[in-house]
Amino acid sequence: MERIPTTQVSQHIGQRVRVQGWLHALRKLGGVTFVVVRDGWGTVQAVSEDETELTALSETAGLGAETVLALEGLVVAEAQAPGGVELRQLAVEVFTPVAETLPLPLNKRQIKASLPTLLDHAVVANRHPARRAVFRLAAGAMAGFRATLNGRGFTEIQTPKIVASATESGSNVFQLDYFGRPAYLAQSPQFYKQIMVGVFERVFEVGPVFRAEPHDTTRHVNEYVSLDVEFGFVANHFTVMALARDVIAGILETLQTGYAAELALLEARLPIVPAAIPHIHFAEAQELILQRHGVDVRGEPDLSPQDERWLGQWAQEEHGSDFLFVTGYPMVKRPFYTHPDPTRPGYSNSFDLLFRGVELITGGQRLHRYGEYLAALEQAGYPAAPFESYLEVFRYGMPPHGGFAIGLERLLMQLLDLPNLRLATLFPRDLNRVTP
RNA sequence: GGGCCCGUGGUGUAGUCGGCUAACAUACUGGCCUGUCAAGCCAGAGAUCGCGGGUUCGAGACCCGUCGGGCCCGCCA
Repeated sequence: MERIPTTQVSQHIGQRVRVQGWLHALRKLGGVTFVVVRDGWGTVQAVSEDETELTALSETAGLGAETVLALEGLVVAEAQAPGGVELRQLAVEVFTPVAETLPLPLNKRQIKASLPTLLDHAVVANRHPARRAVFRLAAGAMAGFRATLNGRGFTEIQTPKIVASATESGSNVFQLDYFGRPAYLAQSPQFYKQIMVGVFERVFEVGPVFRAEPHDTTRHVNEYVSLDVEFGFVANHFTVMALARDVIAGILETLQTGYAAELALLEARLPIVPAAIPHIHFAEAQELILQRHGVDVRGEPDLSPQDERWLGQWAQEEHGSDFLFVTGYPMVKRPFYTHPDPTRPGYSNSFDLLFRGVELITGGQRLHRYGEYLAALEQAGYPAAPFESYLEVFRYGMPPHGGFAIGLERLLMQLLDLPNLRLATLFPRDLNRVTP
């Protein structure tokens, strides 16, 4: 008999079906036994009042949770069953018996384990329905990202993660031994996505980025997924912000329509994306912090995490928005390719998008003329040589362009109100963790 | 890198003015139970309290060292 997913069992009432999966829970109540099977999509309950049906589960001593099996049975509508259906008149076939005690329980509503324990055993902990839902939503966010941009004439690209030049901004990079020469793990697809604007005009990429910063916080890891966008013929960073708004809205819409079960399981508070997300200039934001909180951060070149939380509060109270664009970050804190604000010296045509008080997106308008790049590199004190092929593209005509990058795990962390970014990462890589 | 904090059965915790035969929950094993769905009830097994040294009649607890981890800050397209 052909196997069906557990999520389709309810469409087969009155028929015998075969499901395959893991023994999620086995509840013996004396005369009646409940078997819950979990497969890659969901769970289904089976019930038996006849022990001989379940001999395959009892004949091997100590057969326990996570045993891999096939279960055939008659689909019956039953109001008392979770999901309204259950399997009866069972036949069990065991593929992979499991007798060992799990390192942490998977069949409770929530995993009760410390973060290190959870991550140490991520290979099994990620099977838990609540953990799994997080990563299904990650897939949904990537799908929504792609769908939104594909619908607007963008082309998906994959750029190299092994790169030759180390420095893009001040961020540290991981060095590799590349056949005896130094090479580096890409800290961003920035250069390549800009270059590809010359080819496709509108490009995006979903891929890993590597940061060798020894930071140790709840919202940083050393490898994460960056949802990158870059496109040509922008007026300024506001063109970029408008697209960023639509991309976020597209992602959330995809989650809402296609991932309702996961959102419900995790009790996600879906934000509403305003037609126009409120924005505030960096300098005004600092004034606002002084007025509202009496802390004078004027003159600081960047916003602190506390500043961002305050601004997030303000956006919520003043605009009823979970999102806030902060625009015009000082040039000194932005990478050399950032386009300056032509009307406000020292400030840039860049932005961050704060989501519930945490930086979610960084973006802006880039320089697009060769001469500007030479001047910017000199200003930043970088030699031009390592950037030679990057610079080449600007000698042969690049349009005004810009783009942004969304941190996938940041999006999930804020959307799901997770206390640590690592909980939105399948197998986190941080200061002291490279396994599993 | 700076500051603060934590290491106790598989897991999560209690025990911290030194008196422990190390407690509770959950997972696990066995028994009972005909509608469970975080099942329930009963019983059982499971911890030389991160490691090393010291103080003491006596250390899970106090002191020193060490290893591991967490949080905040910093650093960070």
